Amino acid sequence: MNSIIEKAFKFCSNNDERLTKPRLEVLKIISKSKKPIKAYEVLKELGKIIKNPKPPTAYRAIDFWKKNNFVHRIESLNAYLVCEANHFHKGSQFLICDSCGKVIESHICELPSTLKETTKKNTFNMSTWHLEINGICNQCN
Amino acid sequence: MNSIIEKAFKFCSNNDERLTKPRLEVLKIISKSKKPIKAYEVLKELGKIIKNPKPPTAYRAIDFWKKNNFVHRIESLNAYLVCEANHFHKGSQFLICDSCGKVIESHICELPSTLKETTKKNTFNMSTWHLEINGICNQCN
DNA sequence: AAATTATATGTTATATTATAACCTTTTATT
DNA sequence: AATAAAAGGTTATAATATAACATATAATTT
Repeated sequence: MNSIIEKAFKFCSNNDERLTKPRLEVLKIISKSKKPIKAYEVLKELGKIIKNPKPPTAYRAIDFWKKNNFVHRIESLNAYLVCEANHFHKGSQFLICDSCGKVIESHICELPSTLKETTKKNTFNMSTWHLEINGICNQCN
Repeated sequence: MNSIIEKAFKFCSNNDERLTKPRLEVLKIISKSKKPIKAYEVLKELGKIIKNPKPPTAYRAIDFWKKNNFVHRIESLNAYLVCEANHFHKGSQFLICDSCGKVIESHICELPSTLKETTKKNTFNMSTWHLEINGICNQCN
């Protein structure tokens, strides 16, 4: 069994969250995808398992996993991918290959001090951060 | 006259680009906005100047300025703001206030070395980067 | 166990964001 | 002036996301 699904079971039982059918199936679908997957693709896949699901079914499940840090959204792609980290992290960094579409998450977790400086200079009280880096991956170049 | 508009005039004359009415008006609209402005808000404002403009008119002008580095898109907000930098830069950093909605661009231009490290580790050939930091600005906290 | 409450899902409809396609106009080049 | 290139006008529709309300399921209280 996929480890992220195991983690999801544990997470839900530890945190009194319900691992319902739509939630489980949506997480499976996103975790199976080699690339970030779009909400309507999730919905289409979900349709193979659940009878005629509607957009809110997919979006609610995605939101649930996003809120609980199992899924990230790549903003520039309107697409979602699983997070392999074993903990909450308030920042994420993604390497997006413009050639093959694959996205790698770098688990750096802490925003570098040089970037923190600019938030300090602006006396800005940071809560989360999200970095998307575009380029060409090693498979493609 | 607003300096970004002056810059736009210069840029177009130096680069053989046409500063057409929709382009000029759209840039004025975005630059007047205190916060990132949405495409359909731009379109609505544009409607006060040009008779019954359609979405492609706004999107084309936005894309033109985006391509030429006069406008950035805040991905998590689907909204656009002017860039005050005097040069191209392949990376941008934004401080997004979740309370008042204002966005400050930090012109750091170079991605910190610690982040570059992770791209090197992945032998990833970076072209652009985009960092969005959420939190509370100094006006709001 | 039944009643109540809270949480999640099902469903319909619609809002929001963005682009394709095709035709006309304007500008630049021959 | 003729031609080509670039931009805009217009219609239609694609893609992404959520509001609102009814129903079902699970958890808690009585």
